[in-house]
Amino acid sequence: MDTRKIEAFTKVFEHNSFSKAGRALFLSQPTISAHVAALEEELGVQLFDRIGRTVVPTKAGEILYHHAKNIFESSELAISEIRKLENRVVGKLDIGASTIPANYLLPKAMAEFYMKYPEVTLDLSIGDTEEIVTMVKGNFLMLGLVGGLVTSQGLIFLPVLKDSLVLVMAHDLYQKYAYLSLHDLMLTVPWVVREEGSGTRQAAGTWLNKVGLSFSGLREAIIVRNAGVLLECVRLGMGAAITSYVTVRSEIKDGSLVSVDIGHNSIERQFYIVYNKKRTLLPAAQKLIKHLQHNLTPIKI
Amino acid sequence: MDTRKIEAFTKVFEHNSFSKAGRALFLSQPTISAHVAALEEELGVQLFDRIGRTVVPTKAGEILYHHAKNIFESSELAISEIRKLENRVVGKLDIGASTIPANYLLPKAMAEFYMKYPEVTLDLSIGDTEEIVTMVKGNFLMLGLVGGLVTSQGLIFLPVLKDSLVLVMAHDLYQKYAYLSLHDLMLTVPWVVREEGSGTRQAAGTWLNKVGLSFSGLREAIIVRNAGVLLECVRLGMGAAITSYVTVRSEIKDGSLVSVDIGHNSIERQFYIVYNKKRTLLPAAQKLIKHLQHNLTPIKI
DNA sequence: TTGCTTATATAGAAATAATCGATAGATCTG
DNA sequence: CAGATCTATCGATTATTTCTATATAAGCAA
Repeated sequence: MDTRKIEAFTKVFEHNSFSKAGRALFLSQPTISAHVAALEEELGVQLFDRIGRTVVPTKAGEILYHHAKNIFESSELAISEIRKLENRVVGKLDIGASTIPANYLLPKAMAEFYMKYPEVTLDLSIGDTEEIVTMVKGNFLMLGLVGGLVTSQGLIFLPVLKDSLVLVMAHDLYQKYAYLSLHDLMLTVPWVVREEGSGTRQAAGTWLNKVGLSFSGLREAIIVRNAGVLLECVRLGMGAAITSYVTVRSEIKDGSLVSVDIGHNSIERQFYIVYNKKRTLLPAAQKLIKHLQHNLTPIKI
Repeated sequence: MDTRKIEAFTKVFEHNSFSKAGRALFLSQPTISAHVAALEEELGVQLFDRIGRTVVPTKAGEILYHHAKNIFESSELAISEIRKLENRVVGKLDIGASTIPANYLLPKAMAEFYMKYPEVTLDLSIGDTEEIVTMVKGNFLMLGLVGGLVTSQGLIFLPVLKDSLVLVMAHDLYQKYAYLSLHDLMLTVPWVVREEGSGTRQAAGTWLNKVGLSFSGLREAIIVRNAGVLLECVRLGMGAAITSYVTVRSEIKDGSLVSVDIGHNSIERQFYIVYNKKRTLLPAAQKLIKHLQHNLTPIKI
């Protein structure tokens, strides 16, 4: 059931003639004969009755013709859809983001992007930085927006925005330790921390190193896998935490949480767009990267 | 967009691997690479991103895969439908019949055939013998049932049944010429005759020759192209006619028409099944021929 | 890091298939 | 019946497919 053969067959069917089919396909008549004969051999049935110099399709020929039309239609559809894809910003885009970007950065940016390119569907997965990077690396996601850098060959990390982290505690807890210096406070209080693999933890760890500490030197009361759960634990007074300012903005303003003054060593971390260097980026993906680079608005403080 | 190439592409897509695709198709890995490369060249897009040793389809690859599935499905559908056709009595059968058989022979036979083979659809065209034979010859009809023999190479005429013709006149008209001998009557009365090409006319002509006459020696008052119209003309007294007994049976019985006694030279004609010697006969057509040969019941007199 | 293994890509040779021109055989046309 | 036109067949030529061998790259384990 080779394409060339089916093409020859189809033309014979349409012209009721082997030689006309040959002329139509710029092939010799013997070639057409051979192709049709091969098909007949392969299917074990006659496709045309050769009645003198006229050619009449058999029932089997009619059936084959009907399906041959479908075959060519499928090919043409495939070609035209691929052609369309090349220049248009369309399709489903599997993207991923770690907790903070997914909750505080992406919603607005995605809404704007959707207004600009309504033919693109974004499918957003949420996980911690490490999980998202692994999924990008494994080609399950086309793009990721994460809060930390992960050394991994073949991945490109585009810095897009900076974020401020704060050290927060429940008001009551803070009262208990208020007499201590910042350094002693941190060594004494129980901590609510994010899991390994979290961008927030990574950034917090970097800052701790800068002030001469590390996670291993702290009392980790509880490890949580999510910024929301972390907030709840801090609010309940289980311990102190380092987290993105935006996640605790309203609690700081209403006084239920205290943002501990950490002096001049501000805690900052970078967000990155991450994608696989060798994967072909659709126009849609390219546009999304540009959109995020230009339209991710810093979180208001 | 060759079948082999699309097959190779499809298997790569399904295995996410060129070498596994090769093993699945009993081809070498370089062959698969070449096929996919050729497709990519032809379409002008990349179908897979080769990321190290892992293979990830691009959007274009996904689109092509979807349509490739349709292509293979069409091929398989065509093959299975053709296979089914080989042994089953199914399908549409274009048949034709001249006036008398279509009206007086076929209805009962077709009803019986339908009971036996409900998957066969009969599409009956009606014309005079010559028209039907021409359509069979031109492959517009698979089978014909006609009331006369037409010399034509490549056609097979199977005799199936004999029919009796009668010479009829309106009662009033007959009274007018009753004093004449049969021979003189025929030379004197106006005639209602069928057109050239009619099996009835052909049979009538043969009989006329036998009794030493011919159509050219008769007064042809009107030529009609249909047995029903002929009957109407005779009934209105326009002239005598030679026609199939069945078409005038009730009129003879109720006395409105007179069947003229033609002595011992009875007018008979043969019905034939006619088909193209070289056309492939479907099982359905073969069964229909057999059915007609065995189940066409003579018209009761 | 350094091999070891497993992928895909590439090049050249061998096998297979497609195609053609010439021609035979059949059939329609005038 | 002769000439034109059609399909089938044959042998030769040209393209394509496919292979083996090898290069190149990437993951994996020590």
